[in-house]
Amino acid sequence: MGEERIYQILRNAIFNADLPPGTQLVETSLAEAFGVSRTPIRAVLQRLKYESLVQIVPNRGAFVYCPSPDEAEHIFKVRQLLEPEAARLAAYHATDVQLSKMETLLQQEKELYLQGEPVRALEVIHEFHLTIVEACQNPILIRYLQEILSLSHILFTFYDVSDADHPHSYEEHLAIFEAIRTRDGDRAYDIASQHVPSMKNDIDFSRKLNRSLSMEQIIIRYAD
Amino acid sequence: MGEERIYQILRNAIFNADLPPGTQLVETSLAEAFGVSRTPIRAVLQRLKYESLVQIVPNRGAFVYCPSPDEAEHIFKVRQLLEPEAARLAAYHATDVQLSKMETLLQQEKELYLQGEPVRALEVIHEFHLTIVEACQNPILIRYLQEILSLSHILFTFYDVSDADHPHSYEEHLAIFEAIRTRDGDRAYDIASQHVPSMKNDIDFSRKLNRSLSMEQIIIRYAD
DNA sequence: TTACCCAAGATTGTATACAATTATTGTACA
DNA sequence: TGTACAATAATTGTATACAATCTTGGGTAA
Repeated sequence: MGEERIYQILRNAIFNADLPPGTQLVETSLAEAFGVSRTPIRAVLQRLKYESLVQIVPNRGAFVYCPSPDEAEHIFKVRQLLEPEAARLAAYHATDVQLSKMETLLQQEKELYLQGEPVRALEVIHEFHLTIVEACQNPILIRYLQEILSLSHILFTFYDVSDADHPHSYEEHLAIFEAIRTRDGDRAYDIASQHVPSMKNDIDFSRKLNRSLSMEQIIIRYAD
Repeated sequence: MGEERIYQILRNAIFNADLPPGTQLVETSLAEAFGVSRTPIRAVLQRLKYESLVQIVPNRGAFVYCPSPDEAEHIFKVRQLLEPEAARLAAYHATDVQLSKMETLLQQEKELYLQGEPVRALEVIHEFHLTIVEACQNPILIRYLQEILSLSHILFTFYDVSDADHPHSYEEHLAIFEAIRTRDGDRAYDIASQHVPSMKNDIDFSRKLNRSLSMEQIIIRYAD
């Protein structure tokens, strides 16, 4: 198994909270589980560290990032600064392929919401935001927002969002998409700007969810 | 020599363009120069990669980051989004120690400018901006702006800034400091917002500077 | 009982050897 | 002369062994 693949598996596992925040990641155990030596594992952990998905304590080990409500505040503060501008730029630069991808994802979001599958809807919503970000054509802005979106998604999977106002959320996504499709950058900026606080309000920090999988289960689940 | 120290030496060398953009960093050469094995060198190179100071091409090697005018555009775009807000937050949260550090640095900037030492003035100005950023109390915002400030500084040392309007630049720094000192967040935001474009305009992309040092010289220079 | 210290276990940090990949150079052939 | 190809050199990627560091448990003395 190559380093890139190991990275993606661990990343997705953390991302979907199958490795719950706080879990220690021991190099030897990971190496054994993936059938490689510790060397590529260390490289992957470093990489995850610089994306804030794991925290590395010197001579202690690596732990899955565990965001506090305070850190959530910081994350959304930066998201508020960056994402509206990314939406504006997306309105100027989005390709037809990206626009149709957004449309498909919105359709899926609606269906999953109606089918009562909020967790899978969250993944689709993440993809939707990611597509907008990738359309902005600014590599640094993309990199920062990819990280911010990942951390936000961890918040959504770690804390409870079952009381979220899904219809309202969907309406906002649709409005952002319409603004981008009609190349109305200022409108995309404004709606995205409103959307950020409403996402933060959907999170109930008083309730944590706690699923957890073994490393073997994780490798099987994210094999594709 | 420890990994942390090696990291700082390489970082500063890239930072001050003593290792010119584009230079290949060969693991074995670095390991020999620092008197360690390739293992910690690889870790350092990964770390520098995630700060965008080096670019790693798989199976090819690591190269000092070489910013194009286009990338400069992207860097300053993001800087425009983040730094004014950091200045506002600094006005709310800066400690007395941080305020006096800013004041000292401004004094040094003025002296270096009058003594005709523009390169050393650039380093002091970087420290000044860094101090403001660190005062904003938002870890993620700090991390992003530290990277942005580093990349900006590389632009200043790589391209020519000898035609910059130093007195005007100093006045703007002073005005930002005064706004922060008097806890006027909105004013700090506004002046910082004006300051970003004027920094970009100081860069003459048509002229590149080209000093270069050997790895041995670099280790000696950054030994302290 | 509690505080302290020491030793054993667990885990990360580093060095080195070897494998895999890529670039380069030289050579043969059209 | 130019191009294709093969051999060689240079460099990164990986595995493994060993060193250093930190945590933890038990035992001893105050």
